Amino acid sequence: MTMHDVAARAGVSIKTVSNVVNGYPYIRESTRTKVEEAIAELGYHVNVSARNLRRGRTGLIGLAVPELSLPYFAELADSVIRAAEERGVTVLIEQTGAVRERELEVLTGQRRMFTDGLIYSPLALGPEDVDALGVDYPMVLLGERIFGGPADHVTMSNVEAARAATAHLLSLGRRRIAVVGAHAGESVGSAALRVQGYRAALEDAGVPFDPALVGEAGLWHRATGAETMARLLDDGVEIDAVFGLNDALALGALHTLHARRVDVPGTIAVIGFDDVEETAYSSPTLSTVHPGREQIAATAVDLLLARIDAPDVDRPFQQVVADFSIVARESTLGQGAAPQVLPR
Amino acid sequence: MTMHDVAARAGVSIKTVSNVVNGYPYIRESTRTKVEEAIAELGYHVNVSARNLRRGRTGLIGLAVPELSLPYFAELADSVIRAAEERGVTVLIEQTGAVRERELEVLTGQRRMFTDGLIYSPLALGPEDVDALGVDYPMVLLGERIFGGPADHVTMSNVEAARAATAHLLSLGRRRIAVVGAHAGESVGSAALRVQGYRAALEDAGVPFDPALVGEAGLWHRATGAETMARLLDDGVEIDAVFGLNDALALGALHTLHARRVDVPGTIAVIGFDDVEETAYSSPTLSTVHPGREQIAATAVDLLLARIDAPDVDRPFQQVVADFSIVARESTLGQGAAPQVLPR
DNA sequence: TTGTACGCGTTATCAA
DNA sequence: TTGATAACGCGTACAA
Repeated sequence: MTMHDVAARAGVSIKTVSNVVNGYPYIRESTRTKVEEAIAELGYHVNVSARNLRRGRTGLIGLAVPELSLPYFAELADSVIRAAEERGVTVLIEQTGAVRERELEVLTGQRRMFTDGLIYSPLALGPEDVDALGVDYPMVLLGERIFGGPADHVTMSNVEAARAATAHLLSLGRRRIAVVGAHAGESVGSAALRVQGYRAALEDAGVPFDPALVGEAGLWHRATGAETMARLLDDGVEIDAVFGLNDALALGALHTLHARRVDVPGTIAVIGFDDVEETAYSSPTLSTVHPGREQIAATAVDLLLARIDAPDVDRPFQQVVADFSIVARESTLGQGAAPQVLPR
Repeated sequence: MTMHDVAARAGVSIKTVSNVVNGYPYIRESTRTKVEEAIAELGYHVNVSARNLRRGRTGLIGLAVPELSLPYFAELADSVIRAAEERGVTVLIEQTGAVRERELEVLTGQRRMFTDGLIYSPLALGPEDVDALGVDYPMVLLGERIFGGPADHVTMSNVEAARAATAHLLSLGRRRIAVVGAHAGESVGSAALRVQGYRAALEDAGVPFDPALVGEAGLWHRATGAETMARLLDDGVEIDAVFGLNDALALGALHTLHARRVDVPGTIAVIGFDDVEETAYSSPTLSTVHPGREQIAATAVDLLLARIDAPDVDRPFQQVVADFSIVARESTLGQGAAPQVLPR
């Protein structure tokens, strides 16, 4: 079942079939109809492999994320797929498990050949890996492991958003705000930037920074959030609020606080970061930072397609920072409070 | 940069390069080395489009799910990707949004041309759509919308698992067990089967079935679970337990119970279905059915690859039912209780 | 063990 | 407005 068959059936040349299929405008209406009928009768579909071979494109873009079982990345993938679909391309998802080796492998692996470009969200890479990012295909970076890398870059307002989240806790009168999820010794990366925003907010409010309030957590999962929260409580430091550097951590912290029968937000208020859907349904519902996921996805796809469509133009690498907002829910406002989006 | 270039560089024929690339065994060691060096020096990669065109295969399999932002499907996708990776194939995810029209479209759409087969998890299709499933490419069905369809089928033990979940609630002395998520007038589909299991368990225990306890919910999201729970409470029927037909519904129900300050499990015990990661961290942690997700994923990929590898053999269509277990957590055992996996 | 030559289904060029 | 024909890059008989 090829264009030949359709052409034979419609009594035209193969090229005419191709023209019809590709929406070439200068075709006599009667010819077009004939061809379309033949296509319908035969149930013909173009062979994508042949088209790709000829065009030198696949119509597929890659999306590399740590893992889909992390709700933030599942929701991000959802958004990227939708954005890509609107623009007529298909997304091929790769999971790296946030393992450095696998993150590097993604850049050169077999699957790259399937795709015209890559939206890449590394978690384990560090500044020492900047060179690896100098790939010869279109790529858009997500997140903030690497700055000034040789690629377009879409990122969140980590510092400002963290500052606003912390400011929200401060505005409620909290002064002993713990952080869950810090990465010691890291200077780039979401952890470092969000802690930086946290410290900036403390400074704004004239509240001294207390290192004892900073809880480390390598992986940003619920489990590590729960453990870190437990550790902070066991340490006996005074705490009246918690800033989870992402929602999974905050939800883990909530889990521990619940297990220990600590009143949230009565005794300890909690805020997260990401606004995954789950935060609107946890008990209590979780205040968090809404990072503009849809915007990030759409922008990333647009930047990538721009590179794909004009591979030779060397436009300077762009860096786009998405908008954010603070969504305050029960975990800071109190049980029964209606959620509210805070003005910036 | 093609095999020709590599061949020229290595001083061999293009065919020899092809042999090396494809691991053909009868190659002189020195030749292989020469070719490999040329490949490395030139940074050559095979052109997947050309290979696919020639082979008539893509090495890609499709996975159609409602949406990745539903944790169950995100986790399922994760498992399928891993299983596929172990077997050397790549997964292309499609989202249908659980919209019937889009679910049908997936079966015939452009993207089918990218893939060698499809793992298909429809949610909106009904028995009237069985015919649409008679596709001419390898397909494995997930879930239970359609039985006896013309395809391999991997499914959960819906009836038995629901029966066991209900039996667990009964064993705790609960007698007024509400259901959240029923679909009126449906006779196939997870909802119908799980309600059937629920009723079987009631019967086993000699507890009369009360239709007033059955709460409808079209979509199985947290939001609809929350609404349905609210409706049941507003109706004023006596309730001492809730069976959410999936975890999202149960978590939504938990949300409502928390909002109304109902003690769980003191006043009302809750159990869900799916064992998504979130259930281990909710407050209280949620008892649920562990449906053997990994097994489902691995089995589906195996069945699909078997069809792909031997397209002409017409093996009868298989139906595989995955194992399950009940994971009891705080929402039935009480706060602070350690999770336990119940024997069947 | 290696090379030659053809064809996979499309699209692009150019002529008609 | 349409058609003939040459690539696109690779894998596979078949020959050497």
